[in-house]
Amino acid sequence: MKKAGACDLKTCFLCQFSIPEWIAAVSDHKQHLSYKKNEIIFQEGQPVKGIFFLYDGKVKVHKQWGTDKDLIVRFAQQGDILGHRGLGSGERLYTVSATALEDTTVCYTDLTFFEASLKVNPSLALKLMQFYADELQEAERKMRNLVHMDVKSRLADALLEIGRLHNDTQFTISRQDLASFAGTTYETIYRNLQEFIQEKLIAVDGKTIHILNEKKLKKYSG
Amino acid sequence: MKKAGACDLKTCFLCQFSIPEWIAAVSDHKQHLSYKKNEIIFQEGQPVKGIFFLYDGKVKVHKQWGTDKDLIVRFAQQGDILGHRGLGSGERLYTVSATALEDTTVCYTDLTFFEASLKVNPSLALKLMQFYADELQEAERKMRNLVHMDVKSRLADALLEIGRLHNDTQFTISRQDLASFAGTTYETIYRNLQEFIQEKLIAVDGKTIHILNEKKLKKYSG
DNA sequence: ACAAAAATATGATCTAAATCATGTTAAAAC
DNA sequence: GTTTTAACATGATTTAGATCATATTTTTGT
Repeated sequence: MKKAGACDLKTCFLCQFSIPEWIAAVSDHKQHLSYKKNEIIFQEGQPVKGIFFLYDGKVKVHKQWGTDKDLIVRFAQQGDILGHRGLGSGERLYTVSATALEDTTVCYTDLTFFEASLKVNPSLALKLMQFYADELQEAERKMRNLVHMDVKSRLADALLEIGRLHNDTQFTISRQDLASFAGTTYETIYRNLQEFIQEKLIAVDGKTIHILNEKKLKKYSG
Repeated sequence: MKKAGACDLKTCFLCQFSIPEWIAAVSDHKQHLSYKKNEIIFQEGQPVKGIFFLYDGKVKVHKQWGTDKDLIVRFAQQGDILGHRGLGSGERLYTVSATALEDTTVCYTDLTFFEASLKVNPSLALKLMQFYADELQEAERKMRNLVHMDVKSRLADALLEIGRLHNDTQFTISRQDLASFAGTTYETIYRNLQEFIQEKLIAVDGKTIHILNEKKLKKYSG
């Protein structure tokens, strides 16, 4: 992590939903930081010092299990907020880790200032609430999928979601991360990707996956 | 469902975090309703008309899958809010169902009034936000458990959580619901309960489960 | 540029847990 | 108060997907 130039005070969640009078305060308090690919932004269990807003790049938000197992709960990109799970009523510890998937710049504000911002800007709190509601819905949908759908369906769902995120039918992701996102192992992902390739629903070139038949993938995802 | 007497304007989430000046408006808009055991309060897919606050009784919040499969995402009890997942940015449809597990009374307010309440009472919005943050953390913890822990561990976790909820080492729940909560099938729950009984971690009397050895259950739950 | 570490590829094996099957009991509903 | 329906009990069978094993390729750190 290293400090980077100042931000435009327009792009991030915090600036977008704060009243104009507050922006000066934001400008004083926020820091622009940059992370290199694979750098850890924060880690599960660490005390929450602040909140991050993603300016550029892609980040995986994940929960670790032991040393070698992982579950990716979300991919974050431009405009997204990171670290907000720490705002619950319990201890102020990050409940997830965030790792840069590519070179990334974020804007950072300490927790105290962010909480003041929430009090000063009711519409910020309201927006954040809505964002939580969306994430909660999604998390519960995923829970149901984990319990009731087989791996192939979950992989189809994961591919479609990542495509939607990138706003493209083509994207790059490691098999390992795909496994962690679909809630399974590398080997199982490997085999199911083979099947999708055979069925011509996707094409694979190195780490780049092309979605060829969205309709059929949707059928798999239920 | 039938209408019941007026509420005390003190107990529920809405009254507790609204400014005193707003309580009169709340009194005008809220309705007290009662549901019998097994009655459906609202169902996944239906349009969200309003928000519920649980006064008395217990409710399961669940997502259905096909006709006979189910996943319980949460048990709600006195003071809890229901239906708030509908506040996300998407379509206003309930993303879960809520079913009374015993005779239950709730206080109900239509969505428009609740949204006005959020705007008028910033601390209500803040509290709700915090509540979402907690639920999101919990949902993601459960997701990780579903992926990385075996059924026995998840059952231990479920039993401990239900005990915590009831604030007792003894509670009543159907095996079916236990299965839906732990993300598995009735048969598997049955066998694992047998094992816990053999190991003297729990005792079972009909549908009542006694937790005998919380410490060891915690060890299982990781 | 090169060594060390990750990630990938792919087959063989194992196992936890789902499914199936069938009988019993308990709880709603008419 | 009896019929219908749902929940419980328990063994036998199947299977999806995890784990293991090993070789190759790609990244990344120095």
